Amino acid sequence: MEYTVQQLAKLAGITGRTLRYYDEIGLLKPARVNSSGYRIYGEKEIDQLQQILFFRALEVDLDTIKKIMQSPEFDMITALKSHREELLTKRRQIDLLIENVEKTIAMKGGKVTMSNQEKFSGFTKQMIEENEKKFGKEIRSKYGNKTVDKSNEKLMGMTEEQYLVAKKLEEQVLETLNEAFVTGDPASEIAQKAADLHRQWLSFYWSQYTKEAHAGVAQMYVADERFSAYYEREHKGAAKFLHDAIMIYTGVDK
Amino acid sequence: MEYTVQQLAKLAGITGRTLRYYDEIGLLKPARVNSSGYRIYGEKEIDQLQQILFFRALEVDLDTIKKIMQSPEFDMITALKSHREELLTKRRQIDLLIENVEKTIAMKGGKVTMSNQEKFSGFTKQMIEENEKKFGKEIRSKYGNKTVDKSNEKLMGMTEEQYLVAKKLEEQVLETLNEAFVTGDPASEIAQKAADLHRQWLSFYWSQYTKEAHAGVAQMYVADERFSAYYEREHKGAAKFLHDAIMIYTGVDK
DNA sequence: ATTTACATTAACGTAACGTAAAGGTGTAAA
DNA sequence: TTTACACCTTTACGTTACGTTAATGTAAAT
Repeated sequence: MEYTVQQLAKLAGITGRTLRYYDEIGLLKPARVNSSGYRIYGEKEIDQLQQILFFRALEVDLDTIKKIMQSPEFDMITALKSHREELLTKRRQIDLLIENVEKTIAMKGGKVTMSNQEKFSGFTKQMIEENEKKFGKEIRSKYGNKTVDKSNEKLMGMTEEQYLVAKKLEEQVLETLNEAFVTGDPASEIAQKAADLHRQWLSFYWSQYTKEAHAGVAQMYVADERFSAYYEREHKGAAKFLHDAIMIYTGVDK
Repeated sequence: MEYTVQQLAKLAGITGRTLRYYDEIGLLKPARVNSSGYRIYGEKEIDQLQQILFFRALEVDLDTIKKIMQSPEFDMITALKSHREELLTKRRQIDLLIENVEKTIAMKGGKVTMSNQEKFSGFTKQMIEENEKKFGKEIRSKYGNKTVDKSNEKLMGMTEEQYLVAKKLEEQVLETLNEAFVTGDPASEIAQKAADLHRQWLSFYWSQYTKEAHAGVAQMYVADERFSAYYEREHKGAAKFLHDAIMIYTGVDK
């Protein structure tokens, strides 16, 4: 049995364009070309196409498929295994994305019914995320990927116990901050203690502490009202105060 | 503080090209352009860029980001929700892809020029695979994806040492089975020990042990001659014997 | 004979940049 | 002051796997 482009296309559930493209890139050539220039495919080509579509379904790129098809068993297994790794990585990424999207939805949507606690915890993760964006690359090049990954693992995989400790620290930051605020001096000992507690707390979410990043977070506290609101429940201006204290603490001016 | 393209790019961990592109498509315009045509960005642009990168990390396409940024709260939630749906669909697809890739790996693994050892290891994978097919779905819903992934990772990512231990267990299963076979009683202590060793061995490949799965494997030993052949090298009927022992061991009747 | 359905090649469009190429600008060292 | 060198600019083609016209030829059905 012989097939023309459309026939084979219909058979395989693809378009004619795809077949012409595969011909063009030398992935699947027709058995012959008739006198009118029509591409004619035979049984052998059907089998090949099936193989191609199989790999394509696995999201293997056409170039790789070509190589695989041209020399079968040419380390197909290794190729598939690494492809599998890619897929697993991809899924982990998607899992993270879903988590983040849901987090964002929750923050945007459930404005009312969320406790400040929960809100902040959500913000924290977002904050870490954005910090990662800002400083991630630097740190990656400085300390290697492992450090950063570990940090992310830490963030995402905190145990219940760790989480409780972090929450405790969070409270202490707030307490100390409020206590320090009344002194009015961000360089005061108690204010610096607040900054230090804040560093400890941050380190819980971010294993690779840097002054710059810490200062960056502080910047966000004044810039972003979602954060400032959290710190200013007791005293208006507390977020700015914490910011100033952290700036002194880190010694980062700018 | 003002930044030129490279400076901001470095800060944000992207390339200058990206910033120029964002300018080109009107996603992020510089604060101003100096007399030499240099793009100059300010603090406000940094914040905007952070927002952009946040959405980009969520794999939202730039066009959508643009719309979101241009009219904040423009049904951001709905947009995010549908984006979440997309992600979920994508994950399901990837799950299927992974499943198929693994199936293919397993099938290709048990092919031609392999030693018996290697063959068996190939069969093992296929077996695990088929188990996964049979019980995977249940387990996924019961224990979530993470458990199953861990199991697969375990299977594919065993260390050399682990592999040796597994091989040792494999031998012991065979030894004990042969020893038990002569008693003729699959309920005997030694036969049950064989079943237990088999469970241990299986657990090496499958971190989430369940009686049902174990029984399923046993079923395969009698149904599939590739497996039975392995166990019956010494005694004919040994595969059936192991099957019976495992059935008693697991308490799964049927 | 005409319509319909199919075939062909050529060529532009897609998304989000990467990567030259060709040339201007800023600044620090020789 | 010259020179080196890093950085800036715009222009424009390359990337993937086709989709989508466009312009035109061919086979089959009415």
